[in-house]
Amino acid sequence: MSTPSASRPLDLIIVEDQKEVREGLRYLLGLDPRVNMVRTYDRVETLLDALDTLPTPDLVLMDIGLPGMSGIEGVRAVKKRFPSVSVIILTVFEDTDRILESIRAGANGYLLKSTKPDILLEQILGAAKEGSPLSPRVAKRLLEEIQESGEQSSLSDYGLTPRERQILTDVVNGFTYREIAARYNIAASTVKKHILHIYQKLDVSSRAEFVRKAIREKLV
Amino acid sequence: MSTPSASRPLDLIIVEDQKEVREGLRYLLGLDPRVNMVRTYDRVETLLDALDTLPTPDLVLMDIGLPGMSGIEGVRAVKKRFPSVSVIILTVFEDTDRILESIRAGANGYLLKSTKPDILLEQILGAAKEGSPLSPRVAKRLLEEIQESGEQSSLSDYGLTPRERQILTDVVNGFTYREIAARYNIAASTVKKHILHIYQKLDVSSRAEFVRKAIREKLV
DNA sequence: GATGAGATACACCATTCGGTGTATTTCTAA
DNA sequence: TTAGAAATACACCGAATGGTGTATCTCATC
Repeated sequence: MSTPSASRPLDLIIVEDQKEVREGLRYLLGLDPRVNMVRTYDRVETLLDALDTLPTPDLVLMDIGLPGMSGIEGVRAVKKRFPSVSVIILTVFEDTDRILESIRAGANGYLLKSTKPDILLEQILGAAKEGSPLSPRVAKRLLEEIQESGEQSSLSDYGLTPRERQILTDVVNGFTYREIAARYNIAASTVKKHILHIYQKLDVSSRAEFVRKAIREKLV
Repeated sequence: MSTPSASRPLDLIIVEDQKEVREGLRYLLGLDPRVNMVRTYDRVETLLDALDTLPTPDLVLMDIGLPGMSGIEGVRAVKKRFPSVSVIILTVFEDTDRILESIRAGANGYLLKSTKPDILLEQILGAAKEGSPLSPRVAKRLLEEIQESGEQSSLSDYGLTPRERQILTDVVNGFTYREIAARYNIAASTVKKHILHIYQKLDVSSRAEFVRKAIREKLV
């Protein structure tokens, strides 16, 4: 429960190497009554120096394509020393790799420069307080990523029999022939036979390959 | 490459059990010139029946808390038969579980009912065409999820030396003492020594446990 | 009733593995 | 300079593994 309408005006920082974009953003954001102060830098290194002495901002708008350190490295550096500062990426790039890397670096949002100014303003100032501003095209990439990661599970069944599946699980869990035999009250030689059959079906020839393959493609 | 300003007006469907909300949304959306037609249903089952006979819509706005089938099941059902239809969740729930389940079910967006009407309209009609509308608080949950999933990687470094890390990789890839020894031109006995050291550090005592643990927590 | 798949079981053998001990060299840090 | 970590190497032993062959028994399906 916060008090959105009565919150303290924000101190912002913009890191952007193109002067026109930088000044345009500063002007746009500076007009809004929710903003107290806007500082700008043209590269990450300068920002990091300044953070040592000047007051800590509430929010940093970070470009990715910068001379020297990239904005993604910038996110990592800023979040490491000031975890509570919101850092929002503002860039032209919308590839999944850069989006994911930015998020893993600790970014609190990811906006595209193609966003219309009024929506951009609302996203930055409105969304940042309670959530993470994301451009819809960026969000789309994330949803696709999440959907794909959940799918790859049941791809290959191989021709394993129920008994073989049981034993496969035990092998992955580190049991030996004898131990598995004891679990099912069968002879160790039988367990061995089963495992050799599984090896043929999975096309492997050692415990290590077996465990790796079993874990990498689903079961267990 | 689309023609956003000249695109065909959209046919929408709203699935929402509360009459006031349903009619409010219908009114709000119906006013916009980008909308051609709005149909409403109070439960998923009715929608599914209607989809068999009536024209396929462009976009479905789906509540989650519904009598009978939940909206998440509704997403699954609709996307299964009409994969190209955009289905956007509109709900009061903002827990990570429901958000992720909705996305895995195939949802193309996830908006909260607390969204201000003008922004809601813009998200639905503006964002849905080229991206996935997500409320900032929902996006925040997703970012946290992605950050966490990437973190558990480097959590445990164990005290492995560079050489041990090399050999660890080879073992996971199924090589034997001899093969690894050949790769680095060292004696098999040395490789064995290294592996036994790694066993102690990882607290395992067999190839199977070793590979499993190595894969489960990071490296390789 | 025959055929085949699945599960069971035993034998044999070479290789690999797990565990322990000892020892040398090099390099870094105290 | 000295102590310790890292990497190297060899020996020995019992246990586990991989590979192959053979042989029942059951059950379902043809």
